[in-house]
Amino acid sequence: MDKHEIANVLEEIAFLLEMKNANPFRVRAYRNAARALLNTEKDLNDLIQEKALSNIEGIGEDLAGKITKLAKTGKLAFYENLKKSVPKSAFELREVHGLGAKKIQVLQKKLKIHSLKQLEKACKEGKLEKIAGFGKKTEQNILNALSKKEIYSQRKLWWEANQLAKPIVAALKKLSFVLDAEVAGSLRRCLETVGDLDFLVSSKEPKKVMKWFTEQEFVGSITSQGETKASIRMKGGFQADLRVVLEKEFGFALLYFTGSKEHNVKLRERALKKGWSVSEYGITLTKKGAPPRLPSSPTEEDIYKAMGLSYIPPEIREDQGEIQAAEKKKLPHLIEVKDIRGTFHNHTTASDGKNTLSEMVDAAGDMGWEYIGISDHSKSSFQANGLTVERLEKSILDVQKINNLKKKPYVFIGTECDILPNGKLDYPDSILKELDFVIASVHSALSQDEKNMTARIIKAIEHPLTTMIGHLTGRILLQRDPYKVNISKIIDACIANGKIIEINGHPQRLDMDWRFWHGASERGLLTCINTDAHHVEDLVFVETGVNVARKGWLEKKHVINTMTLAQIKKFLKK
DNA sequence: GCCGTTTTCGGCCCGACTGTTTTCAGTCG
Repeated sequence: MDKHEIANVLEEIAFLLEMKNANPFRVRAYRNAARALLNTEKDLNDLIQEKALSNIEGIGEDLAGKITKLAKTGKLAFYENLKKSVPKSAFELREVHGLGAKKIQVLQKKLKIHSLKQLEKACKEGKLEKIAGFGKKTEQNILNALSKKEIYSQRKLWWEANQLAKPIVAALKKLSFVLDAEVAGSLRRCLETVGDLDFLVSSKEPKKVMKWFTEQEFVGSITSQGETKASIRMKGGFQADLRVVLEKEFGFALLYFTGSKEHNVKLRERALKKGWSVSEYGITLTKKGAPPRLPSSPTEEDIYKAMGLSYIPPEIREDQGEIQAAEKKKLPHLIEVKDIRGTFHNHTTASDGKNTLSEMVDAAGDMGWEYIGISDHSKSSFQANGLTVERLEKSILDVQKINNLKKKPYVFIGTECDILPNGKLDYPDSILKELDFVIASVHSALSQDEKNMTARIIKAIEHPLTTMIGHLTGRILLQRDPYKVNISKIIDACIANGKIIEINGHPQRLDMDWRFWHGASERGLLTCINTDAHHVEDLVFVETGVNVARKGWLEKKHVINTMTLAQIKKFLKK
């Protein structure tokens, strides 16, 4: 089993233990371990070989053993037995919003409900309301959740969620009775996909804010509404939550609702040691001691400072060592969009782009870039109208003509060259030599096993004319899983050969994943933030690319397209 | 089940809302 499969098993065990009314902290330990496993950038097999699993925070001796067993054999007796002791239907029923372990147990035992169909029938027949702890409302809510289950389980790409949220925050800020408004949650942390929108508002008149929010055009239905909190489903089914707090609470609430949950837990544990109990409203003292020194309406920065930490940007609040780094004043100075001077992975109408070379170059100029790289597909990518050698030669001449005009931006000519199933590049060296750069990417035979895929890509990395690897895992977020590849080995090969792995900033890709970058950059890997633009409008995806870099703790020095034109020319030549 | 500058035992972040209760459990985030 691989990391993801094992994390799934650990998650399932956590739920099964809940179903057996196990100690909730034991349940949490399994969930923590699952997350810790997913978030480590280290290769699972390496961790097992070096017996280093239990060095990961949240994984102790016991779980290290269970994980090892799962990785090696794909089986775990403890898990199999647990599964046998809980009716299978629990997993199906759990998908219904509002049903947790306790309610599911009652449904299974008292009503013998073992499928969503049976659940729906029982609700319609009014059987649930006769049970203690259930009622008419519960029945209605379950029926509602059942009818919209498909839509409700949707996540959205960060970019799409951000497009939804931006106008709402702007509108909130304009309201006379709103003092401040921000979006929080995973959107603010720039996670690759987002499950809901979290809006936070400070106001002296929460009732007015709640009223405004629940009456907006975008509201499909109201899930819950109290004095200071409302949950709604937007038209289309996406969930949005709103919280209203006082001005003096805003910093605490923003910190809290931005998360991540794990980051918050660590912060609160840390505060407790000083005798401070932190909530989304402020700090209360739990024992005799010095109260924190804070202004009356503290910002997030003030709160971190009071805890002896430097300000931690939202993107890296993922419990990946940021609190320890903030304590030692060793946080990275994260890269920003304005540091980018050009990108390299861009397509034109020569292959499958929607805009011509000159349109793309002009658009890059409008972005304020000093340079742009053109990298149309290579000949084997038929589906993408890949260029034959002759057509690529023409592109080289076209670019020369533009550069001869001595206008900005400067144009680099390259290729997004297929890595063929045998690891060879899709063009002969004679034409690759003519180019300024070569992005090598996999577009075919995606189902190769990990060993072959890894060897295939490493072969491309070792090719002397390769500059960088494009969209390393080929994933399409929310659509297609990454192909199997040993990322750790790829990173090592790139470092050994002085090659780059791109950050593909296209909102659907965001590949290589942010979780690998902190470790990889410490080992010496560089990146290039690209947009994979097929249209002039795609160039803005440099923002999503920078999000990935920031989440991966990257600084300007780790990103080659922050170099000046003179520097990057020299770099590419080398 | 994990973890340790009070602890190898005994803690483990904290609160809103709902629906069912008549003071609170369950669920969610």
